[in-house]
Amino acid sequence: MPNQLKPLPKSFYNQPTLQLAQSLLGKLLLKETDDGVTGGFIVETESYIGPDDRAAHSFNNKRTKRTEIMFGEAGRTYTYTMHTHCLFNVVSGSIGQPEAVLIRAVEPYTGQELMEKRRPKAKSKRQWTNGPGKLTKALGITMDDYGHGLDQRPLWIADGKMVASSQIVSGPRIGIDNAGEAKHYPWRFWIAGNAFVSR
DNA sequence: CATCGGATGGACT
DNA sequence: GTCCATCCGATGG
Repeated sequence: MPNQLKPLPKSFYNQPTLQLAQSLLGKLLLKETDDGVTGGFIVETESYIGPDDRAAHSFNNKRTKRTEIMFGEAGRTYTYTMHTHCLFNVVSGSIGQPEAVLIRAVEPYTGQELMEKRRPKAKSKRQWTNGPGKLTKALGITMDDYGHGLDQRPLWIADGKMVASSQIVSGPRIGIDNAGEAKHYPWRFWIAGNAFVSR
């Protein structure tokens, strides 16, 4: 178990997006608010690789107020609203390359009482954080975090537990049926057998 | 302005 | 399995 919650350096994010999506598995995602610190181990991610990926918001280098942050440096926060939920992504790729990694699920680690309180409708602990909209609610991540650098509080990523490459599984991404060819790309990664993976 | 469509989650049949 | 809450960005007039 991690004995410190020190943010990973910016340099951690300078790796190809498909690789970063796997490196993020097992890392700790943390958020501090007035109510306290909550955090969980990342157990499921998805890559979105800008120009050629029809499923990405930045497909065709589409540059808008919403996607703007993805054109900037890696290691910042891309949040956006999906229906009634806020979804959290880590910006990746070099400057000018609009890429990101969506965090789809985490395993609760610290601040669990607070997480439970923030997820009153969940019927079990597993449901606190086993989906991209659920984990932001449990951790208190909101649209106010858009653009925040992940190498500092109040929203940061720290070293977590070791994940062997043999434990990492991949497959098609979720919820992008309308993305043509891209819907088959095996750009979703998760820790095999982990109970908090969304599906 | 009007309309439409989601990288979702929860309630319900 | 179905339905829909409720919001933002994108698009067209």
